[in-house]
Amino acid sequence: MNISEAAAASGVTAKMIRYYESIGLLPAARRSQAGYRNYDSTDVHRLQFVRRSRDFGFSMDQIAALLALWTDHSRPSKDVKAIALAHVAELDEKISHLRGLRDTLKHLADCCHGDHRPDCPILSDLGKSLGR
Amino acid sequence: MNISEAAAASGVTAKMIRYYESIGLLPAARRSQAGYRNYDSTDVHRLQFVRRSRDFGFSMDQIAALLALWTDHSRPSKDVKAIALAHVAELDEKISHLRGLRDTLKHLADCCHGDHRPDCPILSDLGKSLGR
DNA sequence: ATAAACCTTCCCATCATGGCAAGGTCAAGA
DNA sequence: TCTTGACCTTGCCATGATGGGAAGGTTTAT
Repeated sequence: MNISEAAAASGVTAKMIRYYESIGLLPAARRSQAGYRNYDSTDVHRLQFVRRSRDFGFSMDQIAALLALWTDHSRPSKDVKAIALAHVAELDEKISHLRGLRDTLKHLADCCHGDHRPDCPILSDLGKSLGR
Repeated sequence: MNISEAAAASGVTAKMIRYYESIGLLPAARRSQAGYRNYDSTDVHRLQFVRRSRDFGFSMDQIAALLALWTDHSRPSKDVKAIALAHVAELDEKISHLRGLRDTLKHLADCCHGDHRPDCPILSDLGKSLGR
């Protein structure tokens, strides 16, 4: 299987496959005599794993760790769970931060007439300095 | 006021002030004879506005639009409200996306023993392809 | 006068991704 | 067999917002 077939089968672009290889996330691919990269179904499976991990929002570092654990069939599940829970915590933090912004902004928008008049609490608020 | 004083007063780094000027978000600063940028309190106020807008998570494009409206004292408040509500919608989308990820991942983690045994639903799930 | 602390511009790096160009390779059709 | 188009390779440039640093000029205080 050449790189574009592996890309199509895994959902990771050829460009990204080469990139992942270059940063050491993936092992160097076997090459044909002409230097073309060759992939098999195991490689594609690994690419799918990476892609799905990206979809979950894991960082590259986390993915590297998960990939190592995935490959090691004797790993203790608590190691995996720790990474997953750490990511859940990161997501919780991000979510509550965004929700705070969203609620503040929604409140300001609700207080804005939203008509032809120029008075606008949104702009007033943005113009305020933060303390000091 | 030179650039580092303006930076300290506004909370925007000198580096970023120059960058914002270079991309046209801010008007070119007045210069001293030696070429030093000079700022006054109006400029600092504008910088604070930009900074606060960034804190709210507005994109640079949105900030440019808000800045123009902020400067135009006769703008209709509905224009501002429209930008704010668009951003609220973006935030809502981002939040629900993250919450979906978070819940799925949390569920997987809850199903994982988290002990010395290697069986792990998290890794099993990550290894699954998405349909196809 | 000299040194420290500024300022200026310009270049490089990030991170994951895409695009493009130059050159080599392979497969199918004339 | 030769050509052509579709692939492959590497390498460079760009993104967007930010930081770091170098080289060189200015200001200010001692």
